Amino acid sequence: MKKPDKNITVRWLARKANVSVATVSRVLRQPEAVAPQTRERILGLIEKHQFVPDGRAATFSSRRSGLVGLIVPTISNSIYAEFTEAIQNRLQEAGLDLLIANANYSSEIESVIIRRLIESRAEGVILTGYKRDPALYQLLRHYKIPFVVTWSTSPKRTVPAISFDNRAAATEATEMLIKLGHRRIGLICGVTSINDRAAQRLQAYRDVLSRNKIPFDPDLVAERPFEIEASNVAATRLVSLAKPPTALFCANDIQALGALFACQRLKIRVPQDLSIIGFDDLPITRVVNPPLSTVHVPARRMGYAAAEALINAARKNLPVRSETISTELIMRESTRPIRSRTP
Amino acid sequence: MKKPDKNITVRWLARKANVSVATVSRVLRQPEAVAPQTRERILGLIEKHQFVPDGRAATFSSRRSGLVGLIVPTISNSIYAEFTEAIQNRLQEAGLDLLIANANYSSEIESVIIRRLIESRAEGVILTGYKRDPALYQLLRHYKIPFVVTWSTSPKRTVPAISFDNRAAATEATEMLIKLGHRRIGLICGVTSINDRAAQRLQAYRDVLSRNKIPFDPDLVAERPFEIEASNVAATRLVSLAKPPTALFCANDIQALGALFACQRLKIRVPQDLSIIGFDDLPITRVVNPPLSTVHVPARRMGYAAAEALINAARKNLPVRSETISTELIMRESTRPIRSRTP
DNA sequence: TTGAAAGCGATACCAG
DNA sequence: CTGGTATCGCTTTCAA
Repeated sequence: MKKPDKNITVRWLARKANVSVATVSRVLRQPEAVAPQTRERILGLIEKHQFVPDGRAATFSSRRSGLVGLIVPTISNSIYAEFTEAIQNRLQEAGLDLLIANANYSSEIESVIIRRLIESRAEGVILTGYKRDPALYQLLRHYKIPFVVTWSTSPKRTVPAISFDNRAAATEATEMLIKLGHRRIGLICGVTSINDRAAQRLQAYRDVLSRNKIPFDPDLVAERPFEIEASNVAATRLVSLAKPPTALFCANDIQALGALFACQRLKIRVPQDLSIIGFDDLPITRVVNPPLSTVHVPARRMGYAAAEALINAARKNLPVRSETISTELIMRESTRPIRSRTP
Repeated sequence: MKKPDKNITVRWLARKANVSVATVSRVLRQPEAVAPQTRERILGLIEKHQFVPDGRAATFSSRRSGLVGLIVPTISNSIYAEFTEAIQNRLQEAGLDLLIANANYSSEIESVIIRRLIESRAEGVILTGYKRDPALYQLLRHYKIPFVVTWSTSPKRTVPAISFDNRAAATEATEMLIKLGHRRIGLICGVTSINDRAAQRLQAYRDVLSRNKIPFDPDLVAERPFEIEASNVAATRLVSLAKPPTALFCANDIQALGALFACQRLKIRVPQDLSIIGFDDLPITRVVNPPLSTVHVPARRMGYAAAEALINAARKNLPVRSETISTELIMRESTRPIRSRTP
């Protein structure tokens, strides 16, 4: 049965232009391989009928999806925006599309997303954090989809990671606080059970304390989701303790801001009464008062490098290699030595 | 030629299980239509070989991509994160996937994205802002892809918009400032040439001034990109004017924060010396000091409604209808009557 | 409940 | 430079 389907397709155009589908396909993919005259004629038709080829059919028959998937745990933290942007820029140069997916800190959602990415035969996947069901890594490998972990180093060579070192960075920050004379140091971080970056930073904090013979006090630690209000509340509790901390390490800037604002409300002076160090180096940390000391995270470089690695894997079949990118502790005005505490 | 291809496909599985490809496809799509025994056998094979069907082929032959595209102008403003989340949640219930794309305030990028969405035969598209090349709307219509404009109302019935009214909201905020006795009112907003929401808010501001016989002073207006540092600089200039404003309307909260921090740095008291009203009602506005008066934008409801409309369009073939969602001016502590200006 | 076969829309190889 | 055609992997009638 010949249904005179109205759908515009290469076949339809070919008939209309009195050429073969192959020729139409060519003007789409390699126009220079078609005689100018025929090319123009077909281009005219395409223009006239607003023809947009079916990408699914195209990618399907060419065996390349041209797609790279990125899974972030949240899109509301703008540090991931910078990261994403860098990836997108690099990918675009290589003619690859980026599919941004938000796992919302849920491993269930994440595995659904990974499955979807495999279904769409992505040519690469960028993951956030290392900790997840190993079966997922295996699935990716099984489908020969290059992947790379970011925002966390990886203990296994089979799982390449392009990232900075959370432990090293958090260690540096905590040690700085100790170097400034603080012994009673609070910590606010993400929920470690669903966030291995937070867990690593917490671990680093504990290790530094222990190395400095400072007993670990669970009262000084708050694991909170990344809403600024949650850390605001947590910080309020911390500074209202009978023996409040003299310094606070916040494993990300949003939480550091929440803490800072809590102090302002309670008339606790930062840094005179409490030193605060954040993590991420968001633009806002530079303009808030006082400007926040923080750990600069190389989100852009990390994104760029991850994209680069996947491009090489997808196009040149190169293996993805782990890479560690350095962070930098940036001391601004929210920290000071404990000795000068009294004004 | 029979290439013993290693790719796992329904055909391969069918052979392996001694059934037809149709049956394998059925256990994938409607398992209940297959005899339990055969079903289990095939499910076993699928499990064993980690089979993930090729989604492109699937969507391609079933003529439904199951995809809805969302184009936001930036992902670094977390107001879009809330919006996106709401969309995602609603879509998920309907079994549709969301493809998030970042146009980065560029109309060129946006049209490329729209083209890509058409190529992938998205079943719906959610756009941000109304102003764009009409040809794009036409293209979408031509491919019978339902779409909806958000974050801006639409003057045309052919372009449905599910949004709040930027003018009305900005009018309310500006009028409130006037009601508080302010006559010298500054404005910081986005770059109106690439952001029609900002343009509408600026226009509302001008209209209110004019209605109140307050001359428009270009020196009091700053159009800036959404980086907090840019508004920080702009606000610094505004408040350093020979005749500084007594109130400032910021067309979004990020810029309001930039302004607030500028004031703090310059020891200009908010609200005693300067009243500030923001726009968006980000969570941070509730914890900053002073808590920021702002216009609450119904990002979640808007996202939910937009998703809903597209679902109905895609699945039930219902036309997308325009809808206006109300905003709410929330007065907190960054504003006060001008009369009580002197402490 | 199952199977055979006809697409879906483009690509790409191989001739001519 | 152009055309014919097999193919990609799955879904979907239509019969059996």
